[in-house]
Amino acid sequence: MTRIITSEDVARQAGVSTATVDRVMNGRAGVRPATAERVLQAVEMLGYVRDTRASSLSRRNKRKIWVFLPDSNTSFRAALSEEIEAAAMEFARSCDLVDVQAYMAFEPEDLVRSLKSVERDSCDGVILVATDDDDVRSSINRISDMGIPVVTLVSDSPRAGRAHYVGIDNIAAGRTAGRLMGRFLIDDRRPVALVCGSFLVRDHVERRLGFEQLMHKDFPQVPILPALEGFDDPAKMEQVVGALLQAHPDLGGLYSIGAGNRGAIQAFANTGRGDVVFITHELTDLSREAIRNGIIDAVIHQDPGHEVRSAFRLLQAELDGTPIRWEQERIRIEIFVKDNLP
Amino acid sequence: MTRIITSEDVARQAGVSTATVDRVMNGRAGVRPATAERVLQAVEMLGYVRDTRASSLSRRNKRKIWVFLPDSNTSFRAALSEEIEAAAMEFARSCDLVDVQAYMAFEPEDLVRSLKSVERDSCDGVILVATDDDDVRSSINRISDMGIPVVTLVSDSPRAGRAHYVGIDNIAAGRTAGRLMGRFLIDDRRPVALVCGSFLVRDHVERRLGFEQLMHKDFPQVPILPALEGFDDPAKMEQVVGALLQAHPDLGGLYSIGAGNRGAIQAFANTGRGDVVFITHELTDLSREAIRNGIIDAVIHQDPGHEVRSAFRLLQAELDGTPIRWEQERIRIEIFVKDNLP
DNA sequence: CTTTTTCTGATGGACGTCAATCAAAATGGT
DNA sequence: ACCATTTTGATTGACGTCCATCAGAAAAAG
Repeated sequence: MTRIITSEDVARQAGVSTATVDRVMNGRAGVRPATAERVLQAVEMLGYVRDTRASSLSRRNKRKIWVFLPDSNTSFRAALSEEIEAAAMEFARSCDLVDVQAYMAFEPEDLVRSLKSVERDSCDGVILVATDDDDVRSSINRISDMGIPVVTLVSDSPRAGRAHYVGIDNIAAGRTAGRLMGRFLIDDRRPVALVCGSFLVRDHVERRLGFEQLMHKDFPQVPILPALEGFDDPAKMEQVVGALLQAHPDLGGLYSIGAGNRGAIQAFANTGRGDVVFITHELTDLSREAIRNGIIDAVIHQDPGHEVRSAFRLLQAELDGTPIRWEQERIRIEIFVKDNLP
Repeated sequence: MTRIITSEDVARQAGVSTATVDRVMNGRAGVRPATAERVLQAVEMLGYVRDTRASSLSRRNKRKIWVFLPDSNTSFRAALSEEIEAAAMEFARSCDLVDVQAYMAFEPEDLVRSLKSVERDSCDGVILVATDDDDVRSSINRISDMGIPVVTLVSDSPRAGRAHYVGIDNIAAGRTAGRLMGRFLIDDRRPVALVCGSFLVRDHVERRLGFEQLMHKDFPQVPILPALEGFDDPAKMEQVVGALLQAHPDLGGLYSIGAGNRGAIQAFANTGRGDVVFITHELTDLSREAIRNGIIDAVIHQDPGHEVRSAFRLLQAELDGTPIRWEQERIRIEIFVKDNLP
């Protein structure tokens, strides 16, 4: 096959030494702009890609990655933690997972406070579950401006200067749930309810928006009940969903946007209402069991393992200046029914 | 963090030299079984994992990978080819994609003939789209027995001694299609049809089995029409599906198990029968378009990119003796509707 | 035209593994 | 105890990049 191009080839092509090529490739100081440009051109011309194996092998000190997660108590959050641990093993040769900090969910100030400790010399990259908040945004920008790449995970801070967002489009996820709801319903005169975790969390708002938009457009005859709040809490959920089932004996479907579904499942089990189309988010041991025995009809899922690995890869690519394989990094909105459970 | 363990540590622990450790790790001759055992124990005890970066960097000659694909003319097959090319780039540093050979689809003898050329010194690993056939099986066994790992892709030869199968469970895929069909149907007295590529291809048989099983069990009132054959050919498909639509004005749904859906879509477009629930396999430009404008209601998909990368990774893991991250390699049965298209 | 500062080249030692060599030691058979 | 045969140790040079050092060259400043 074609010979592999090394930094030596680039040096020869650019008429400089390998030391200079290295300085340019790693953005180290002491190279005149004109010379750097020549090197970059040679890279371009020869199609040089630096060998990440050799690179990470020779690199003196490992990348220090900081991770910030909300302290919520959901299965999905637990799965995230596990996957981060697994990824830390997988990337152990090139990265040091310095710190996985838990910040108080729903309290941006706490995240902001945590992010304050991020400094250039103790941190090479940040992964965080963000919120769409002005203060969080400026914290991210501060870190980004120091030249530390930031990747948002699961939940974005869209207008911040993060390098990438790894997660699903929540409006599309809501629409997907709506589509399934509309088509799974057996009687389109029976009303449909939806329960958020919170009306203030961006992700939930987006999912709700997508769901309601789609229902109004494609299944306009189906009555949509006013949205409820379950605060991602099983006890609260059981209460809210229990009351809902009682108040609406003709309920046709329920879309649960957030967490705490243990409570919702319990409420269904208590009343034995198997005819209600129940759609939730995130596949967990619990929702898997509920889907098996017919309580849940479909789960909209995002793969936390994929997301975490993707976040690490993107961070690495950013730090290495390596091209990104987008096909591999796109997080899918997965649909699970009883029969395609992994 | 914890210090990284090198082959030197293992050598010290086992009381041998690094040369011997290397011989053991790479299965080279010239080590007494007792000594090899000591080394393996040291590896176990210290939890040594060989650094694949350094390993593949230092390896003198790249792995020679052979790939065998059917010569079918479907979009999915084209996607596979593309992804193989992409993967060849991605793994170029450690693998040489020696040859992508096309064998005549539906003709096992031709595949067997091609596989004959696989020899120890010109090949380190094989990826192939297999068929469940006695001769193919023994060909695979012959290669396996030479110590060359074989990975089957998309379609398996289950009883052969292949190292891994990368693909979906087609029975489950059929069940999934059945579930969606049953729930999407608006009137369960209208009959449902299914069209295979061929009654003889194992994958199609399995999907059909899963579909029919589930329909009989969970939607027993829905009449199932006798299965049809479309030979993965657009022209034939258009004819078959056209005739079907004409013969059954009350048709409720169609499950297309194989390829050639261009023809089926055309037939639907010709008759303007938007009320028929149409479920197909594999997301392509065509099916994406058809799902957008409402002809197709759901697509059961397997990600060819994921599959190909997975095949390469598994082959490498096999050759490196490296542990496999199963969570990452599991191929999902994906469901796409209008709203969660990637 | 010096002096200072900023760039650049040359070099060499990592990183962890592979693979080849040659010599030394252990083993087995007689 | 001898020789032939395995098995092992010690050493060495890749692989491609990083990074530090030092000396020398070019550019900027005086």
